[in-house]
Amino acid sequence: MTPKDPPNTPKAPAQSASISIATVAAKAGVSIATVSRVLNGLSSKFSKATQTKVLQAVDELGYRPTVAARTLRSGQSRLVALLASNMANPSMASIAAAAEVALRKSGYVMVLCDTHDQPEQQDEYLKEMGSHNARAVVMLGAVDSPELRQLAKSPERIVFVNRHAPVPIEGERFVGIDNRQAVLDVAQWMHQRRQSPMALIHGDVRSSATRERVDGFVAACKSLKQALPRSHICFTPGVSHLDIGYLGMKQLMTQKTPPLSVFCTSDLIAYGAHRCLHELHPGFLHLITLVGFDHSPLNDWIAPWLHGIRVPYESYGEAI
Amino acid sequence: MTPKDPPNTPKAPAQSASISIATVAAKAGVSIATVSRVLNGLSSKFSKATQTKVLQAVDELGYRPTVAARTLRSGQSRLVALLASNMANPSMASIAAAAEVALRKSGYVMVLCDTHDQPEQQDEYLKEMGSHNARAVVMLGAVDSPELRQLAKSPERIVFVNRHAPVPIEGERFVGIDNRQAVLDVAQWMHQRRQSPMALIHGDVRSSATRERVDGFVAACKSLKQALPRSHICFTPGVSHLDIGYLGMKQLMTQKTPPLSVFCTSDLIAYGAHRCLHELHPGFLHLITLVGFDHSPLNDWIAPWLHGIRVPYESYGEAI
DNA sequence: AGAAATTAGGTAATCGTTTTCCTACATTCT
DNA sequence: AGAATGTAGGAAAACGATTACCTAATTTCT
Repeated sequence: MTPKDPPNTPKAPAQSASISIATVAAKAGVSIATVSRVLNGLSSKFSKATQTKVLQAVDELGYRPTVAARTLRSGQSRLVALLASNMANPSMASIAAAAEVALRKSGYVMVLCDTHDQPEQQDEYLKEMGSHNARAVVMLGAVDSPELRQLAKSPERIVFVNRHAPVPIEGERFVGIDNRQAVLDVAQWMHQRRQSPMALIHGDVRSSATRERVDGFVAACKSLKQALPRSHICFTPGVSHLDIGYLGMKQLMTQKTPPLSVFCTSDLIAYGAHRCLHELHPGFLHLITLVGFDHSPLNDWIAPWLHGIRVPYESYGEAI
Repeated sequence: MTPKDPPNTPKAPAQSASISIATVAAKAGVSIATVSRVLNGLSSKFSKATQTKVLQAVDELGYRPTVAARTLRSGQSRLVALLASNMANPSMASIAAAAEVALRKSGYVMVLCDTHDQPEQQDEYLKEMGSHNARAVVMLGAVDSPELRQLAKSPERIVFVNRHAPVPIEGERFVGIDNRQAVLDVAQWMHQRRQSPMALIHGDVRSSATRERVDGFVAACKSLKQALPRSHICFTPGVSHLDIGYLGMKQLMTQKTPPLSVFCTSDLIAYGAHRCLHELHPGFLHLITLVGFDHSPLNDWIAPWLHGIRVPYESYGEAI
């Protein structure tokens, strides 16, 4: 309005110079507030005509609201953090990918963090996300940590996937399959094929998912009257599931009666077991049935020998 | 100070009530500005004693600056976006993991986005990251798109990994191996083992990495006087590299003289080729040498049959 | 027709930082 | 001793959005 053009009136903004909501407002000939209202769909606060004007200005300028400002003012961001315990695991990667697609569809932005299953790193990330005003946190394999307990007080902002919360949380959001039912199916299938003796190689039982699978499998065997001697239940601490599988299988093969079918609580463990057979006992490769758990899509391609539970990770995204 | 305690004086802030820089300043008995200076290390602007006071207050309150406010004011965030063309590819996942670790070490936060090799999604993400004031963008397999060209004008904020920029950029930041040298090694290795005839299955040549590998391999064969007939160079469009490998191998096996060694421009293609042999020509499984490219750490475990170039993805993180 | 309610939109406060001034005081130089 | 130069730290203006509050103008109700 002032023809004197005080220095703060950017008449013709340089192409890529910051175009703020003020620029749009000026172009559309309305106030800043109105622009904001149109953009946020606060209806019955503006007329159709104004809306058109504003939207057109936005379009012409290619305006996008600055996330930082919006976040600062409203205290809410569209960031969702996904804390994965180990991205080297392809099944985690596929969950992450699925979650990313689903979240994006809902207008969120996913931040991926790898905690390497270490409480300190998990805490560091949780704090970081706190100061980012993250809308929610998806824990893909949580470990116990102080910050997690703190966050657990607002359970609606935290989702646990696959592995339950390490501390009891009332109102816990959980996404995952029924491990007990699944391993029951596995046990029955193995039982029917009469591939005794059976064995079990499992991972660290501090993970609730692993625990459920182990307990469930043992219980299922018992109810099926299927022998599963203590010596055929194997856990060797290793640096990765691959190692655990390799070492577990190696140990099983030292038994008097090596197993004919082996259930592994994860695909990676099964990979390890397979490698062990391949390298040390190639003759048994076709005799021993390996059963895994997860079934990443790659399996069909690179591990056709592997049987297993298919976990519908693709569908997790939606649920989250 | 005011004993009347007007409602805006949070005397004993409820545990998780927002503790801002003002809270810290009050507790330390200094001004907001000083706290900010101490936290940002603006030395010679405060005394040792003040520093101690402030840091202690920060520690006691467990204060963390609000990212949004900082970003808004300074126009810089610690966000780095990684746009990957396909997260289902394990080698991408391992690059992403490596990058995440390295960036975190430098105090950055990585945002992972999967563009599915589609220009529209890539653009959408690039815009999104623009409005997040992302410090930099790492393109792990870029495709051409309007927004990318726009961004290319400030080449210091964009890093290309593996695949070169689809448009020429002066001052391009690139991280990757020397594809031509690598495929030369491959060709020599195959040539020495005298596993003729040789063949090549490759992916979409719109990717600069693929193109370099294909061209390099063909050139290497020529210079080694190693026959590589046109009919043994295969590309079948497929939905994934796995498909491409499968279909490519299938086609090769219809030739009069099936190859004895096959170079695949990616591990996934090799997986596909392997499956094809496994399913359709099991007799050839041990006769044909497959050579891949990437060598994800999983290969040792699940694809011991695969030879190939190891790409040191772990070291990419640092470089980025 | 006058009161009440709704609609349309402007003004300005606010979010939590960083950063530019500015003011004292203490030190060093001539 | 007076001037010049640091040094330490406070007050307040940004940053770019959202939103509570307010004012007119219109519509609806009685």
